[in-house]
Amino acid sequence: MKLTEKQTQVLDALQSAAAPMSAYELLDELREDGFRAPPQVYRALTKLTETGQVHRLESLNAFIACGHSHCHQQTPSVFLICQHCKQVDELQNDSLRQGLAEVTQHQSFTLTQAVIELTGTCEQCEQELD
Amino acid sequence: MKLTEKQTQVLDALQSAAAPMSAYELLDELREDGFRAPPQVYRALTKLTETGQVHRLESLNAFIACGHSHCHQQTPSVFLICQHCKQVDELQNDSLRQGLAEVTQHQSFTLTQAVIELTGTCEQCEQELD
DNA sequence: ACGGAAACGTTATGATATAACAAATCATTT
DNA sequence: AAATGATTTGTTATATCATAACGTTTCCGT
Repeated sequence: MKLTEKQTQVLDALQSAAAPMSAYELLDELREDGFRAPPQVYRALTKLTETGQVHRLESLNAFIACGHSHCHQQTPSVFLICQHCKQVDELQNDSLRQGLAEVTQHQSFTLTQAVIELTGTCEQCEQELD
Repeated sequence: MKLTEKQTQVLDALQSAAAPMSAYELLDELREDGFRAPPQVYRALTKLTETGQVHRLESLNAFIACGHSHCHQQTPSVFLICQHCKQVDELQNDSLRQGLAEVTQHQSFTLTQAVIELTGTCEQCEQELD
């Protein structure tokens, strides 16, 4: 799917970012590139999120570029969010996916969207806490 | 742990609610009981959330009373959120807990908080979609 | 070139959450 | 009971996050 100019700018900004960015952080960063108002950012984010190229982190109200070159969100991702360095690790795990399937099947629940966000301390930051 | 008057009022309101409530919905409902401003609600919610008597649903920006008479959040809960009837099912699942442990151990990640929120359609609403 | 769909620019506003500080209340020690 | 320190409360103001609405422009298949 082809991206528009604005969508590309937002995606690029997120891909260059070291940490998740809020919509307003994106807006500030992209002002020099012609962004003027929140809807411009939110519209791009909506599209990018729909296509799975960007993920929204619900527990941060922030956004990150997808860690997988082309994640069409077949399988829900797990996000490991470090409180200290703000880095986010996106991964997929079979036991977890299995557990999800078990829960939804047992409750006859039709899954639309899964949010799995784990907040804590990453290995490196844990070591530096000496 | 003993609750203050305000905390009790907020907890009662959430326990009587059929669905998750936002802080401002709580404020509106509790105005007749003397609540006047957002901080009064948020302060109570913070305490109740810390003690595990209330859970915050990140994907709804809303709050629910804990489903377990005394959930000291030893084990992270999974929330099944029905988009149609707004009902939320709070449960705990071993495979899922197992998957979490696997992920965090494998990444040497020290877990502080787990958010697991599944949005979709509950069994009853699925049936009524005929 | 035409016409419909999608994207864009802009203004305004809604919804969620917290900072800051003074006043009141509570619990404990004296 | 008075003194004291910690917690809770009341209040105002403001920060932060997100979308409605509407007119204009751009894109793209026919």
